[in-house]
Amino acid sequence: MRTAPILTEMYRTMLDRMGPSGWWPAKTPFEVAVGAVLTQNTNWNNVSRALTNLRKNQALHPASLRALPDAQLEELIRPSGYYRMKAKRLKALLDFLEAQCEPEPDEQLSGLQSRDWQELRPLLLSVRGIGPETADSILCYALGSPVFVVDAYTARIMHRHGLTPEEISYDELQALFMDALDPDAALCNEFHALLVRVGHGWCSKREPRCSGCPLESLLE
DNA sequence: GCCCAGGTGGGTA
DNA sequence: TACCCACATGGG
Repeated sequence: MRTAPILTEMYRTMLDRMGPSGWWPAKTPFEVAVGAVLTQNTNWNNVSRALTNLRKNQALHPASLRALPDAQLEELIRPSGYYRMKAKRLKALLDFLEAQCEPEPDEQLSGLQSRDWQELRPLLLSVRGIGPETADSILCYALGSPVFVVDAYTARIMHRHGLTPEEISYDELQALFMDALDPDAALCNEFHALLVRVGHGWCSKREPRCSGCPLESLLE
């Protein structure tokens, strides 16, 4: 199946109907990385509460986040769910950043910005609690790498359009997009952002009909 | 009360 | 490899 023209059409349709997304919703690359961990299997509304708590406590910087006692970090991110686990994952992320950035990481993640994403990706994946979606979100949205992020919405939208089986691996789905699209960071960024907005608005599990979806006309 | 949400890792066969 | 499960809060 030649999916490249279909994906291009999906992208044009979403962009025309919805306009650019201006993603990721964060002030700094470090905040993107923190949000990427917090949003694992979690509604963004809950993540937003946790990020607000961290911001109020000046903790959205690598050094200040590191300085938080575990119990306090857990309490601040509690609204995002899985808070004990995510506190550990955030500390593991800090361990990684501190090891990779000399002399120390800043909120711009300056120490990573010049690195090749193909070199960084396996390093990120080796961090406990950072899987493919979290790693790719950091690469794409914090570091501006031409990496397409796959998520539950991507899989659901593609399946409902009959383009992929319901059960498909992360790597297979990602390859489908990255083989079809130009290796363009802005395109990867916007395409995934649009899919999440469509997923959030129309293509949910609760609404199996997708009525009113900008992509409705592309079905069949 | 039940289902769902922008995953990930550990255990078992 | 292929399942199954724990992790947890807030909204519909």
